[in-house]
Parts: sequence; C-alpha cells; structure tokens
Amino acid sequence: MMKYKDIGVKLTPQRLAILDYLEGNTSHPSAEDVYRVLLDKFPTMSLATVYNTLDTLRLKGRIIALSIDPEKKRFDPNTKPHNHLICIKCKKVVDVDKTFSLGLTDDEAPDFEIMGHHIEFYGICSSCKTEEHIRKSTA
Amino acid sequence: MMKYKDIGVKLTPQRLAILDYLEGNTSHPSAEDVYRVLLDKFPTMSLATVYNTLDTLRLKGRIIALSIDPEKKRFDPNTKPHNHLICIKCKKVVDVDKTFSLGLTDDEAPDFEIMGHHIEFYGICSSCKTEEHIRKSTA
DNA sequence: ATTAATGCAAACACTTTGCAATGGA
DNA sequence: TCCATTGCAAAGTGTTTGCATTAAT
Repeated sequence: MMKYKDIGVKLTPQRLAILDYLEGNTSHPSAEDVYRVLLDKFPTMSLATVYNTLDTLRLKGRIIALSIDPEKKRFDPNTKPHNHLICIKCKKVVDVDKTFSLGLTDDEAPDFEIMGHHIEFYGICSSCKTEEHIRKSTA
Repeated sequence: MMKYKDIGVKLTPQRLAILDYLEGNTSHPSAEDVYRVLLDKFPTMSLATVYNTLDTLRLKGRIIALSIDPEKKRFDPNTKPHNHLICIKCKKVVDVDKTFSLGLTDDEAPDFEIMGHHIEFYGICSSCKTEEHIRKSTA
C-alpha cells in the first residue's frame, strides 16, 4: 500500500483508480476509454479530471502519450523505450518489445540532435482478417 | 500542362494550386498551412475546400497524411515509403530517406499481418538548439 | 446538361481551461 | 489550515458535413 506516494502529487481516489487501471495495462487506452471504465466506481467523475490526471502522470513520467492513432491520444504505462503495432482497421495497438538500433549519420539527419525514435508497425490483426474473410465469402 | 489529368477528379483552380504547392514540397504542411499560403491567390477560398481536397488527394494516393505531430495532420507529397524526423521543440518535420528493413517474427507480432512500418525519429533541430544556448547564456 | 466541387456555416470530436466547492496533506 | 484537485460548463482546436450555388466535364 501507499505504493504511489513517491509521485509527488496529491493522491485522490480518482487518481489512485486511474493509476490502478493503467498499471500493467497493455491496451493503450484513450482518455475516454479510461473514463468509461472508471465511471462504474466513480459515477460523478468528470472527463476533465481524467484528462488532467493523465497529463499530470505524463509530466511526472509515469505514463507516455502516443500519437500513433491520429484520432486521439493513447496512453501507455510502459515508459521504457519500445515500439508499437497498430491494426489499420480496428486501431488496436499492441506493444512490440523488440528494440532496434537505428543509426543516422549527420548526412542522413542534417542539423539535428537525435534523441530517440519510435517505430510504428501497421497491419491487420487476426480478428479483422477473419472479418475480411467472412465478408468476402458471404458477399 | 494538364499534368494532373490522370487523377480522376475535376481539376478546379483551387485543386491545381494545392497540387502545385505540394509538388516537391518537403515542409510537411498542415491543412491550415496550405490554406494560409493559398489565400494570396484565392482570397475567397474556404478552409473546408483545403481539407476536402487534401483528403481527396490522399484517397487518390497522391499524398499521405502523417500523424507524427499529435496536434494536427501533416501532409506529404512523397508517397514512397520513407521515415521522418521531428523537432520536439518547433515541430519541424524532415524526411529521412534512409530505409530500414525491420523484420518481426510471428512471436514478436502475434496474430498480425504486418504491412509496413514508419519510423519517427525525434530530436532538436539546430535553430532550436541555438535558442537553447542563447537562453542559457542570458539567463 | 450533368454532376462534382465550392464557400459558408454549423456541427463534431478531442482536449483544455476558469472557477467555485471540496478534500488531501 | 491551506492549497491542490475536483466537477462542471464553457471555450478552444482541428476537422467534417449539409446545403445552395457555381463551374468543370
């Protein structure tokens, strides 16, 4: 218990619930996703509180915000450098823990001090592929 | 002339101007960026027309939409697979033409048919780095 | 002549902000 | 007690859409 006391912010019940929901979560939820799940426990909680808390956690380095889904920010409690794979149909995002060392010469990255990289793999997940087959065979 | 007649859409003056502006453009402009530049030539043009045209061109495969900038979509007339480098300060985006072959085994991408990838390098561009130095030395 | 594209305004989705009330520290 | 956080509503950004008019084919 008190496992979050080192974050340096007030630990409200809402924040604890958000932290608990995110811990070990690999679904890369949006703010809305987090909000909907927590509405059961906190029927009066505001979506703005979720947004504010997620941004606070991001600034405190507890989570990262992904821009892999152009529609909305997705959040990831895994703050270690890693890559992602997104289904272009259903927008499911999964972690790709394999790391790649991608060097760029000064020529290849002119006048830039490179600090890191993020790889977005894209493709089609198995359930969306199955749906495709169904659609084709019943069309 | 008539160099765009194979696109398969009506070629209005607005669309031609957008195509001309994008051709060979490596600045990765947003819709708003395109709009502001073209306002000189077409003072009555609507921002909605720019959005609609950019989406039409994307569907026709003439440009791609980038999600590298979480604030807004950025557009790129270079439709060949390539990577990008973004300045985390000023959000400048530059092309990285070097290609990397990044294989994933079935284990590393479970239940996914991978179709491609996009690498986002991030760092600080030279002008932002210079500003940083100035800020430090005058603080 | 037909039909798609334009400009405008309204609507939409996601996110941030102002502020009075609340409740952790 | 004190100040950060909450919930709510309003506002802010980026983007899409409905529709009457216009113009490319």
